[in-house]
Amino acid sequence: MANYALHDQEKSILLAIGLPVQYRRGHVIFSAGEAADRIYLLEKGQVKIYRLTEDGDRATVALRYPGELIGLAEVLYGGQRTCFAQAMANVDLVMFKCADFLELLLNQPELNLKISRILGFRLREAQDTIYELACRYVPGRLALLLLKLAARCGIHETDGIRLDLPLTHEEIACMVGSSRPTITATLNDFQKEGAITWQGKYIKILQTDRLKSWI
Amino acid sequence: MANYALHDQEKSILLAIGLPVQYRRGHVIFSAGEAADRIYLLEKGQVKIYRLTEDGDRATVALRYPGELIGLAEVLYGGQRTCFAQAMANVDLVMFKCADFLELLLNQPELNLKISRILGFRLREAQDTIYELACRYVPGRLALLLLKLAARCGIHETDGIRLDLPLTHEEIACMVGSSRPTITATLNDFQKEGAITWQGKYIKILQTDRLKSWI
DNA sequence: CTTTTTTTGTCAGCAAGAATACAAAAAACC
DNA sequence: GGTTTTTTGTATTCTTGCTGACAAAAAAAG
Repeated sequence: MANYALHDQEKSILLAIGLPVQYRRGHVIFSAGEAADRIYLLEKGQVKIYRLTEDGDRATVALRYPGELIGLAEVLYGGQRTCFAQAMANVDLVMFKCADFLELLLNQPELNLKISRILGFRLREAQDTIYELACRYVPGRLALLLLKLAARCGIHETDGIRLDLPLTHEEIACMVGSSRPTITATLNDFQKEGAITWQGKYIKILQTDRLKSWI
Repeated sequence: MANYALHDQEKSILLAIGLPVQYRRGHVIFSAGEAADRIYLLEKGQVKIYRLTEDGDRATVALRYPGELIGLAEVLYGGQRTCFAQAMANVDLVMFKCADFLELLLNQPELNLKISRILGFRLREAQDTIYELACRYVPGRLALLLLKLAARCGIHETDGIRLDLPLTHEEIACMVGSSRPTITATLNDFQKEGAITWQGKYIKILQTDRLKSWI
């Protein structure tokens, strides 16, 4: 099983000490500057982690999917949040106090090691992104994003893979370090080639190899 | 004390099971595709972690300093290396077998938690970099790099802070996602302003605030 | 159903910086 | 000390893609 999400068994240990909460798409779960005293287990929906400059520039630095912990790094490191977490869809979460979580880790070596593995995986993902931003053009980065999303939240249908999360072009631009008009144009290029299509905010990948040829 | 390097006490636990090795500047410690069966403690010098595309494009995704572990994420995650590690200066390392290291973690809850903290810190650093690549121009990214290097390997002298690692413009370009000629030009701009100077491959920061004004 | 807000399509102008090329300088090597 | 290799300085050309602006379309709100 995957190295990025918790098993049911691991989740059950956590669920015993947590409090369930629900939020709607767009809700900001935590903000930069706040104390990092809580940690969340995401049960349903997706959450984006982003940063802001003083002048309003925004970059999404990570996405979290069901089974993943949110706010992990800062709770371990201590101190303040450095980023924002926002619900990309309607989400179900379970909230824990930081202190309870850390105590649990000290008493559960296997869980502790799993947390290290998850962080290692996330670090690798982040380094992938750095490398893409440094070495690839926007169409390549966009194609890579869509393929990654397909792997993490794609629903296989007869004619392709439907991404099970709502996305605006503005949101996508923040994920690939581009501008909204460029994303609109590039998605339309992909569509003209028959690589993708969409209904509302939901993109469907029709031809994976066509998409890969843009990388 | 810092959350990114090991304490002497933590190091001594590791040193007992490791093998010392030395390499010269430029030596490639491990390469993408190799089995991730070893882990290193860096004792002296700096190491860069980078990725390569098939077409030779290169991006440095992280730097490691004395007291830090190298090859950590992949050892935890398992499988193959996804990146290259190369000595930026003459380095002293201590090498361990992956299996020994993992066993140690399971038996030392405090050390295990420390590893999680280190990874959390690295993840945050990587997300900083993503955000900089997405939102800042080359001069801003270069200024930020120099300031970060000053904090991690700067030697305070009467007229400024000397960076204690040799850097070519090509190397810097790979760290900030730019091209060599652009780095040469930007460094010269910084120097004309009196913000920095250099002797050979060693840069010295003369006026931190001048540099910050480029961010 | 109508109004308001958000999102998307599109275009023209412009700026950042990549690619390329070549000479000068510095460093490494013999 | 001389030769080779690496690194740096610099200019020119050319691309990518950002900015800003505005209309059309879609979605949300009333």
